[in-house]
Amino acid sequence: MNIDERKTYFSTELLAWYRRHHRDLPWRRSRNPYYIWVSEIMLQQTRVDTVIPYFERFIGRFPTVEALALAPEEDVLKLWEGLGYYSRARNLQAAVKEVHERYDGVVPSEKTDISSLKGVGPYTSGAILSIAYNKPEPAVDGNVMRVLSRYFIIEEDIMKISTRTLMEKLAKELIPEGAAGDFNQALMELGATVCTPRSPYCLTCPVREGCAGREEGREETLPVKKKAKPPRPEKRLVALIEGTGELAGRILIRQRPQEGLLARMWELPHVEVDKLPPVHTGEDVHNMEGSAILGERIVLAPNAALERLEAHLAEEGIAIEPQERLMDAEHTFSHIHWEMQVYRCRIKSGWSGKEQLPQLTPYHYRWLAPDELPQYAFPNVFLRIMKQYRDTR
DNA sequence: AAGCCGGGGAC
DNA sequence: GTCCCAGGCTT
Repeated sequence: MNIDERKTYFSTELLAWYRRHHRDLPWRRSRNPYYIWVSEIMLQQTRVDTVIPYFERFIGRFPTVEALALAPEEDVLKLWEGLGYYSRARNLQAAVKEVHERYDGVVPSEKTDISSLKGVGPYTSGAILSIAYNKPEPAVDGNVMRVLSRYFIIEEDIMKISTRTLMEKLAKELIPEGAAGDFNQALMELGATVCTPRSPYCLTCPVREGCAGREEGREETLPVKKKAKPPRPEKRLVALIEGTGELAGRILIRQRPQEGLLARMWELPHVEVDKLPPVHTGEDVHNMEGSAILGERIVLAPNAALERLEAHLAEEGIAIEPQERLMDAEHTFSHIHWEMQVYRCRIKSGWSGKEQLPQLTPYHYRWLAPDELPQYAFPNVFLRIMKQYRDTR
C-alpha cells in the first residue's frame, strides 16, 4: 500500500466505522455549540464515564450561554468540584461571558474569534469548529496523536509542540469532504476505545489492514513520549478545628487565594513542614522521647513541626493547639505529592473563635456548619478527610 | 522549552 | 501499589 492509498483507506474505513459504532453520549444528541464546548473542556482532563454525570448536572443548571454567563462563580466551581483543573471552569465562564456580551450569545464559528476565547487552544477550537459547525479543522488531542503515530509510524516525541503541529497538518489532510465532525470524533473514539495506550485491540480495529505500526509490530512502543518528571513531595500538617459553645458542630475552613494551586477552593487549614512528626500510636507513646502521659491526656513531645502548624495559625489570628493525630491522607497532583497528617486541634483559652475571622491573609476563614457543605467547593482530598472525621467521631 | 494546573482508571 | 492518561496557560 502506498502512502496515498494508506491515507484514503484510513479516512474511508474510520468514518464508516464511526457511523456504525459510535457511542451514544449526552453531548452528541445535538449539535448545540455550547454543549459541545462544555463537553470538550470537561473531556480535556477526564474520561468520558466520569464526565457524563458532571455534564448532565452542569447543563441542567446552566442550559444556555446566558445562564452560565450570569451565574455566580461559586455555583460554577461547586458543579466542577471533583473534576480538577479548576481554572478551566473559571476560564470557561469568562469566555462564555465574552460570547454573551460580544457575540450576542452565539458561539463564534470563525477560527480567529473562537481561538481568542479564554481556555480555547488549538485542540478545543478545532473540536468545536468541526463538531458543531462541520468545518474542516483538525482536532488533535492525545488520542489522535497516538492513533496517527502508530498508523503512519511517526517517531517524533509527542510532547513536543512541533510534533503536534505536524500531526495537525496530517489530520487536516485526512478529513473526508463534508465529514469533519464525524471524522474527528472517529479519530478520538478509535484512540479511546480500540487504539488504547496499552494493549490496543488491533484485532477489532477498522483500519488495521493499513496500519504501518501494526505491520511492523510496533503498536505497543508507539507513540514516543518523553517521561514526565515525578511529582515533588511536600509534607503537610492539617488542622481539624471544631468550634465550641455557639460554634459547636462547626469546622474551621478557609478559602484559598485567587490564583495558583486550587485557586478559590475551600480547604481545611494546613501548612507545609520540613519533616512530619513521628508516628505515635497507643502503647509506644510511653517510649517516645520527651513524651509523658499525665492521667488520660497525652502531652506531646516538643515538636518543631506541630509548633509550626500552631504558629502558622497564630499568625492568622487563630489560637489553637494541635492535639491527637486523627489520620493520614495523601494527594497527588501532576507536579506535587502531598503527604498529610491531620491533627485535631484544641481552641486555646482566651480565644472563642467568635472573634472576627481573618478574611485577607490571603486566606478567608469561615466556620462551616455540616448542612452548609453543599455551598462550598472543596478539593477531593479535604472532602475525604472531613467525611472520615464525621464517620469516626 | 519547561513548569504550572487535579483526579481517576487499568492492571 | 504502580503504572498510565494531557490541553492550555505562564514564564
